Amino acid sequence: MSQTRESSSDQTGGTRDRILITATRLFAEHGYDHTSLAQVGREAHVSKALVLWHFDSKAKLFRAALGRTLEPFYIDVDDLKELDEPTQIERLIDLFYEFVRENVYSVRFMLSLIARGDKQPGEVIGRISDLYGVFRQLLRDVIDRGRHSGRFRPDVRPPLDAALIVAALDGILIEHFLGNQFPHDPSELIAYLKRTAIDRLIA
Amino acid sequence: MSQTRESSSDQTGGTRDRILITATRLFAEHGYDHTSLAQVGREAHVSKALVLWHFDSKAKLFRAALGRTLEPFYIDVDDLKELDEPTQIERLIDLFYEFVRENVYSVRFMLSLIARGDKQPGEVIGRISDLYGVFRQLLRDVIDRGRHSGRFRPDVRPPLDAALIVAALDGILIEHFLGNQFPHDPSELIAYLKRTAIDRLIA
DNA sequence: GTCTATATACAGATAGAC
DNA sequence: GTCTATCTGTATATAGAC
Repeated sequence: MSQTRESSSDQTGGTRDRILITATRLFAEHGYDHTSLAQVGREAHVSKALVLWHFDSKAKLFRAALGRTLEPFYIDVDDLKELDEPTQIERLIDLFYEFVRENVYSVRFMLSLIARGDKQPGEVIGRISDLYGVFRQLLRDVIDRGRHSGRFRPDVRPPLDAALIVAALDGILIEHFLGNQFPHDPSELIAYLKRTAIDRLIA
Repeated sequence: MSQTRESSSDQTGGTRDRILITATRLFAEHGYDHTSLAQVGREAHVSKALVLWHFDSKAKLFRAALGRTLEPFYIDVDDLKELDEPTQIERLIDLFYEFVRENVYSVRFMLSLIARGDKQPGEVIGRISDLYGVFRQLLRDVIDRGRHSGRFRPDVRPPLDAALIVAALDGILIEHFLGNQFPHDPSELIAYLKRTAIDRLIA
C-alpha cells in the first residue's frame, strides 16, 4: 500500500515529483525495458531504493508516469462549436498534431506500447485506445453534422471518413518517427491532408 | 569470425536453420528484449550454448532473423505494367496490405523498432525506411504517369498524394494493432481508402 | 556440432540503520 | 525519507568435455 498523496496536480518541489518527472522522461526516451530503476535514481539524484519506497514497484512507477503523459491530451469541445464544419475538421487535425508536436517523447512511448501488444500493462493500451476513440468520435460527429446541414456531400460515410483521417494522422506520425528523409516536413503533409479531406467531404 | 555458410537460400534441414527459424518467430512475437537465448534454444531443442556457437552473439542472431523477415517484401513491378493507373494504385494498396496480413508478427516487430528510435540496431531502421521509400516512390511514379497520360487530374501532387496514401496505410495498420474495437475491419477501411484516393486523383 | 557447467553482470526488490 | 548493503533471479557469454 505505502503512502498516499492528495496532491492531484504536481507541485514540482518534492523528491517524489522529481523522481516521477525523471522517470516519465526516461520511459519516454528509452522505453520501459531500457529504463532501470538505478538509472531513474541516478538522474533524479536519489538511490534506487528510494524510488521503490515511493512507488512500490517498477510497474507502478510506470503507471504513474503514464498518468502524467496522458493528462495533457484534452480537447476543448466548446471551443469548436462556433465554427462551421470544415473549419472544425481543420481545427481537430491541428489539435491532434499540436499534441503530437508538444509530446513527442510521450507519443513515441505510446507507439512503442502499441507495437508490442504486451502482456503486463494491458490496461494502458485501453486508455490510449479510448483516447483515439474519443477523437475519432469527435471527427465523426462533425462530419455527421456537416452532412445533415448540407454543407457536406450526402454520400459521405462519417465513421469511415473519420477513421481514414485518424489513420492518415497516425501514418504521418510514423513517417515522422522513421526519421523522414522523405522530402516533406510533416506540416506540409498535414496541410495537404486537410485540403484533400475537406475537398472530398464538401458538397 | 566463426564459420560461414554459402547457403543463400535456407534449406530447412540443418540445426542452424531450425534455430534461425525459431529465433525469427520468437523475435517477431515477443521482441528483441523479451526473447532470451535460453528460450530460443529450448524451443529449437538445442542448448543456448549452441545458439551462440552458430551466431556468435544475440545481436548477430537478431540481424540474421531480420534478414529472413524482410526478404518476402518484394514487389513485382512488371506485374503492374499492364494495368491502367487507377488499377495500379489499387493493386499497390492491396500488395501492401497483403504483406502486412501475412507478416503480422514481423510488422509488429518493425513497428516496435520504429517506435523506440533506438541506438544499437540503427541500421535496421534504415532498411525499413528504405522499404517504405521504395513503396512510396512506386506510388509516386504511378501517379505521375497518370497525370501525364491525362487519366489523373493535372493538379495532383504526386509526392504528396503518394505520401498521404502510405500514411493512411500505416495508420490503418496501427489501429489494427490497437485492438480495433472500432467497428470497421481493416479491409473495409482499405476499400474506402482506395475509393477516396482514386476519386481524388482521377480527372 | 553439441553438450554441461560456469563466469560475469545487472536487473528488481528487500532489510535495516539513520 | 533516505541511505547502504544484500538477496535473488535471470541474462549473455565462455570453457572445456565428448
